[in-house]
Amino acid sequence: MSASDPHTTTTRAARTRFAPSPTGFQHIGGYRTALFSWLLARHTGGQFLLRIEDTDTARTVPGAVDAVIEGFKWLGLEIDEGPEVGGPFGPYFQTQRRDLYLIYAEQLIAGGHAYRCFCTPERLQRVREEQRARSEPPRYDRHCRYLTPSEIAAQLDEGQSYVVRLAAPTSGKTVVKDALRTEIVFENASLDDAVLLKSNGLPTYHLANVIDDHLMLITHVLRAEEWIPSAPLHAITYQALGWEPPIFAHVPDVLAPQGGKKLSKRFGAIPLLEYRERGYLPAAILNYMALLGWSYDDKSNTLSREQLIEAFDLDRVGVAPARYDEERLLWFNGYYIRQLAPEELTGHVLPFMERVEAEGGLPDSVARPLDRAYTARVLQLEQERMKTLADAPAMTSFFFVNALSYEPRTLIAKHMDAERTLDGLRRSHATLAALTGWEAAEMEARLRELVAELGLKPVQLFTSLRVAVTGRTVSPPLFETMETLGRATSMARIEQAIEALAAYPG
RNA sequence: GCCCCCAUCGUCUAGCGGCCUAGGACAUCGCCCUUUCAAGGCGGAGAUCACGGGUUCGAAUCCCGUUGGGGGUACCA
Repeated sequence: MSASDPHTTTTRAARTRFAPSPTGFQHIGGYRTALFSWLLARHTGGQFLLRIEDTDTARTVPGAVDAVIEGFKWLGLEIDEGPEVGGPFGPYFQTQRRDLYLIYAEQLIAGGHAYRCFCTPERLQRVREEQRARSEPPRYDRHCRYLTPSEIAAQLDEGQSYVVRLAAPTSGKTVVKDALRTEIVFENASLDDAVLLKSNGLPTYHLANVIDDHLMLITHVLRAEEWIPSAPLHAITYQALGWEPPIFAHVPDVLAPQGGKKLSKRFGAIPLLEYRERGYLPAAILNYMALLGWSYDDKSNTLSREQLIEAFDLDRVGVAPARYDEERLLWFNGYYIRQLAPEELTGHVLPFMERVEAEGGLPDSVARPLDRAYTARVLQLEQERMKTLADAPAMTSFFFVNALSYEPRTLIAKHMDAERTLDGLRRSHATLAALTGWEAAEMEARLRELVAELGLKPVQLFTSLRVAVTGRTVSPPLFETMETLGRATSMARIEQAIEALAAYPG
């Protein structure tokens, strides 16, 4: 072993990796596993790598790699080694490492740990069907495992294509160590001679994964629990190659909101980057994901990126599947929106406001670009009401449009009638018109005096004014709203309300 | 079918033999604050710790079984 072998050093720094196959988008489930890996690396002062497992060329989707990388960037999870940034153990695309796999496949064959299999797909299928008919577990019948050297030579001479299979032990037990649970014991008699190298010369996951994790000095393999059944195959391969296996941690699934099924592309999941479009903050996603299967203690709920790095520990990762809960994610998002400094808030929300109306932006009648200072004031009024950044346009449109559209009837508050409402609005208008300044506190003081004078409750008059000024029954605090809206607009809208209501009963 | 994993409030979870008449968070309900809605504060309801056996003076915590759920069973990952 070389001096740089992680197993011979005393460093505790973990080298972890996320190794997706570029066959589609990655969702919360995949990134949650990646986040755990990243946190482990950061917590221990190690490295986090991205490796693309593109050995199934038929299923490879163009653009998938870029999307994965973009997701990491958005979340703020730096990749130390990988496709875009490179690194000393590249290339980081498995299709570019095929010669490497060939070498080790030959080595395994030479050592008697693997063998060439010339069986046709048709024969394999027939064997499986027969096994199923006899209700035996379907697996390779090891036909080619015991071919004589001359038989093999003959097949090779004929130019028969072949795969390389693992010669799995047929008796005894294989123990898989998992950092999250007790040792998992497999009867070797139930193992299959899995394909290591396909007939096109590319490796399967079972071979590529073992070789790359070893060559890239990976110390901890965090992967989905769906890999547990094939883990003994990997353990055997490490042993056959004379390598020390990394520490495995099979993390639990993330379940879809409905039903007990795993969250997946076709069942409940959306691409991670879709959350960005929908107005989620990376901090919220990070915090939420971290708590899906991991916990710090019995109290902590909101944890920053730095706190997560500081606190993360494999020992506190659970084993039971966790269900994806949108409500909880929304709460985290609202929480992190509330934590934003005014300038950050504006910067985050502005793009959502300026999108075209059809994509959820402000009405197209509103001129872009928006006035940043004005928008900033508006957003501060709505900040604590937003669940997502995308909520902003609909919430604040009345601050930007010219004409309001509402039912005059809504101007009339509970226990009020049209006549008294009209009177209240006219008196309010006069009161406001007499003001020299236009500050919320001043308006509130004068209008409260008016409320007393009219013998009304605050809600009876303020509801009317709210609808008059915003067109809605729900809005930020009335006086701040009017102050932000400005004198001219506010007064004009109250005048319009008076007109509308005067014409209403008839 | 066979192999494997899992099992605490609706949800995410704390709990690693006595501190548990099971704690926190989301959601939910009520009250307070209050010009509406939020936010915030306070409080309530909500889990016979899946079930059945053990081990132990003592079990949500350890062991076995049952049931339920999930995963795997490809020249996909």
